Amino acid sequence: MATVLKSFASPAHDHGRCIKTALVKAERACAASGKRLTPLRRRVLELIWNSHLPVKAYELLSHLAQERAQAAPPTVYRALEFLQDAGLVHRIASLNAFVGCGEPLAGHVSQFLICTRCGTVAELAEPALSAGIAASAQRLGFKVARETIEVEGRCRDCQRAERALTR
Amino acid sequence: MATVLKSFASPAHDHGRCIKTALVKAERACAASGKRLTPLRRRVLELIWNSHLPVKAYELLSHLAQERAQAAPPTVYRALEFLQDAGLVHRIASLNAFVGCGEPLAGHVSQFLICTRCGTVAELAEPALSAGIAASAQRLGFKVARETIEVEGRCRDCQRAERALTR
DNA sequence: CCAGTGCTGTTACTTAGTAACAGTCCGAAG
DNA sequence: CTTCGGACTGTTACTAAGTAACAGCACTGG
Repeated sequence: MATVLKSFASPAHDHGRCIKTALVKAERACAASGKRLTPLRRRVLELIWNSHLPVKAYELLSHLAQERAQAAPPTVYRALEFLQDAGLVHRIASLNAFVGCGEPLAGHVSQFLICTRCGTVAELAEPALSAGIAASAQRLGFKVARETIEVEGRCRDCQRAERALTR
Repeated sequence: MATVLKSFASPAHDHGRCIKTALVKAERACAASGKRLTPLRRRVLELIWNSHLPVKAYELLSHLAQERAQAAPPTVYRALEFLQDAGLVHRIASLNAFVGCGEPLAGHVSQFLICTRCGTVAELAEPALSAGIAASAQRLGFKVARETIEVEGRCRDCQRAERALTR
């Protein structure tokens, strides 16, 4: 099955490692495509990877502002734009927020499971879904350029936690 | 095939009729469920139905402000919230915009095709897509509550128009 | 040395969305 | 009839999201 679960991290996992590998992958991806991962961009990426939770632009901004006095909205948005173009972060439209992409080199679909209880976001990569959408669209003569799939619900852990409460 | 195309209106269609039937359906839907379609809410719905293009909240606001001096953001957002809850309009997250729902009584999925050339939005209702998503999610122990599918691309007419240009 | 390009700083704005409280209208219960 | 409560709208004032436009600066290629 082609499902690729990229996150839905357990609360206990070694997140320092997540961050490190994400940054290394990012360095490599940029090196490979001749893009410049400047200190600012790297730092923004790092801040995003601080958790598996989606991060708002203005949260990033207030973090940044503590480190460098000259942080203004364009500072953040430009970095975010770069990171998105480079495939290093995804924007979650339904949340106006951003998450790191665990597989920057893979082809980019945009399929997310969002737990509305704990807030964690997991990225899917289901070619079958994309194919289904493309097929439905084509029946109407519509040619797909970009798809956004954002599914809200409950992750396994939170379902368990809720069951435990009602017992 | 279960595809239900609810809009993608041709530029030439009789849109007055679209608006009228949408409002009639809305009246009925509200009457059936005991919800109150007040003049304000009705007017906002009408403004949204002025086209098949997604409408921004502040566009609505500026229209409203011309009619009633006392229009402020909450005026619009409250009406929009009601209309969404009543299933009469949909929010397109990737555009921060709103479109009318042609089938307010039907079960609500949220599947849209958005033409990035002409801006028109068409609503799909593909149970197969929803089922596919639910299945993928369940494999990861995720329980779906709400799905957002927003597909950008080119509608049939715009593809034709572009081919005509390059010739 | 110069021109061009890519990155960041800076100012100032538009658009999006919400919190909180104040009036009003209306129907139900006393 | 009165009063109570709930639903709707008005009003003020704010936070969050996102962008336009211009200025400086560093590096690179000619």
